Amino acid sequence: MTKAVTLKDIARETGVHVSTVSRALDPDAHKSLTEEVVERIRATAERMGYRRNRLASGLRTKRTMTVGMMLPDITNPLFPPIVRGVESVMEPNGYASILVNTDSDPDRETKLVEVLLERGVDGIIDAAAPRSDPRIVELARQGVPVVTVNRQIDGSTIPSVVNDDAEGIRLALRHLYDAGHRRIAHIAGPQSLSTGLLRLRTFEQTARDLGLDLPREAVVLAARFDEDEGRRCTDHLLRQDWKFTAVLCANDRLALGAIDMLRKRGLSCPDDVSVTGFNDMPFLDLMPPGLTTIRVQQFDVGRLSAELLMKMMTDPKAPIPTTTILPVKLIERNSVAPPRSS
Amino acid sequence: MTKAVTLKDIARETGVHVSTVSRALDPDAHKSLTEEVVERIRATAERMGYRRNRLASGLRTKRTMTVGMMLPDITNPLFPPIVRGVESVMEPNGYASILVNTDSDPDRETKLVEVLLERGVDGIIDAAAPRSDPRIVELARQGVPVVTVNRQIDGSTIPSVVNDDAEGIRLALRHLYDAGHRRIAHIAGPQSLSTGLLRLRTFEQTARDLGLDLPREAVVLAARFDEDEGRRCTDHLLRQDWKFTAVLCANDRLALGAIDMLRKRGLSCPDDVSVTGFNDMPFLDLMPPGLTTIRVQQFDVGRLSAELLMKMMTDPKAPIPTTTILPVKLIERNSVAPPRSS
DNA sequence: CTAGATCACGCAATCGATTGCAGGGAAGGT
DNA sequence: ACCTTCCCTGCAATCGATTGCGTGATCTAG
Repeated sequence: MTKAVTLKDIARETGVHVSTVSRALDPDAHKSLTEEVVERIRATAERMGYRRNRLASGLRTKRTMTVGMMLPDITNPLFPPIVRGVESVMEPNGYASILVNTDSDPDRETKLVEVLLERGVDGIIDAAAPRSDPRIVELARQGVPVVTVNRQIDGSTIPSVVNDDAEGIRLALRHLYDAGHRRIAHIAGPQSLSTGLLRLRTFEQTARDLGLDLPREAVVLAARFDEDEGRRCTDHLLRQDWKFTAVLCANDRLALGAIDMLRKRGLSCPDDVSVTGFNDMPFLDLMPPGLTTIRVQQFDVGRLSAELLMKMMTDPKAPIPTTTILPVKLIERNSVAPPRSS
Repeated sequence: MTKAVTLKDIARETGVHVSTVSRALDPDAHKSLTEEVVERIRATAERMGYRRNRLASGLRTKRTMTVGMMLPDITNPLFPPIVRGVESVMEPNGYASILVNTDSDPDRETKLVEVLLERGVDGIIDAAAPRSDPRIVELARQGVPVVTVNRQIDGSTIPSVVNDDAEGIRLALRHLYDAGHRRIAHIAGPQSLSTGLLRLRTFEQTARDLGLDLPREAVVLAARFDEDEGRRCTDHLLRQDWKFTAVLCANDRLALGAIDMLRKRGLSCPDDVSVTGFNDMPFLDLMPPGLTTIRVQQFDVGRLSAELLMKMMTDPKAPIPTTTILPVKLIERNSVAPPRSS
């Protein structure tokens, strides 16, 4: 491997001191140099194929121009758009991102945070935070810029960018109500996540507001936001005495599992049971019957969280909003129909 | 932000020299120290919350324990499994990955390679390489460990891990043939990518082998591997005089677009036209009619490429296979049926 | 009992870039 | 002509960890 060109090489070549070269190549500092010297240095740097060593500069300046991004699992279609949203801000500003997948495992999370800190990331975008996450809270307390995405940590003041989960649930539930449904079940997400909790709370509150008198059995808690749990919970609902005409699912993947289980049990969506999801994940529009769901703006969630993080990293005392909420939208497809018996 | 604990701090605390601390904390070097000293140092390091500064150690050792990963676009469902496959090898070995999206734009690619090199990545996994990519070839020539994934660069000896594209196309085409189809169209992928080219070549060769006498119009070239192009190419095919009973698509997204366009034109898949895809991307099984496709092992492709890269990074003169080909499998669903008129 | 070997650890240079401080020279003022 | 004031650039320390080399101490053997 040909050894890299360093400032020293350029200094030798141009006959100036290495510090002068450093200044010439730093847009903020080269105003204190002669235009002619700057130009000469820039030219030879270019000619010699100089590439700044960010390890060395980071060691000196304590800034690596690198951020960490924590996700539960990049194979979950919900997250790639967030990643691109973050990148859309970071990359033009010269930042690169180290990506890690926690698999929602606290031990992995601990280890991966360490991986990021060892590499001196300037900040962390955390899309994998559970409601209780002392590690991250402590990190933020120590002054590491952190923004949580999609989720919030209980009782912390870590800035977060989230979707309007409450409004989304209200839209979905009212939509089902307006279609004539009164016996509506809810497959709730993991209560260890702020999204799971808030969506359930809002479901219950909205049901009361609508005057629905739902029994305890109307709600099933999923252990994870995935198809398997959607299937399991649906199966559970179907085995109960209480009959329902619609299921409001806490996210799309639960909904896909629900529809699948309904089909397996010989029931049709939407003819027998209406189903709604949450997130409007990519490619969802391609799969019949077409899931009625709540569209969230994942790219923008990523973008905004990156903008916040940028502010925090560059100006530690800039005022940062604690919570940024993005609007959601009801997307009507064909998984909702009037109840059969109405 | 509390300042980080350094070797010097531990040295002061334990009363030994900083170099001794360094050795005590290095599993490879602490055999030359007293067991007692090592233990004492380890303990205080632990107690003081020491965290190695990878910038400093990387500056000295020229190894950052970080690799770069180049993708066209992480929102393409094909890539997240590769990322996880790579991570499954890298993370246990102490490596972190910097992820970049090229959007298949050569300028972006150039810039992003620079981003990676500035940060001193120890190697690069390139899942975004076009057939002609002088930059990457030059990099590899200079001794940077590089592995291409899914794709190969023309005439280069850069190690690559790919799927058995040729076999996949043969399986798909024979499957259509066996179902009775003789008038089979092909929506080919971009010819600037090794996958697009190889799949087309194999389609043509296999068609000849089967004795199919397909006209030129049977093949349409897509500019990108996406739904829009699938729709456009299908529309193009439908407007021609030559009639077909099946379309073999170079990947799933083209196939999804094809099916969508058929529907828009009042044709049904598979009743009027059979369609096959390639890749078997995630969630595909959930969307009716169920796309018959070729399953590739993306996670394993990622895993194997990471293992190769690991070898290249740790032992520069280890023998590395130039090409590693993973087997593929035909997945039959419901997008293929006998031709209507047969 | 001593010479040579072995062992455990310290010393100091080094990686490449940044930056506060200082100094030399030119320009300007009187 | 001399002094002040900038202006431009050089000097050297610094960031934190690694590592070849050296040294004093302990040990072994003759």
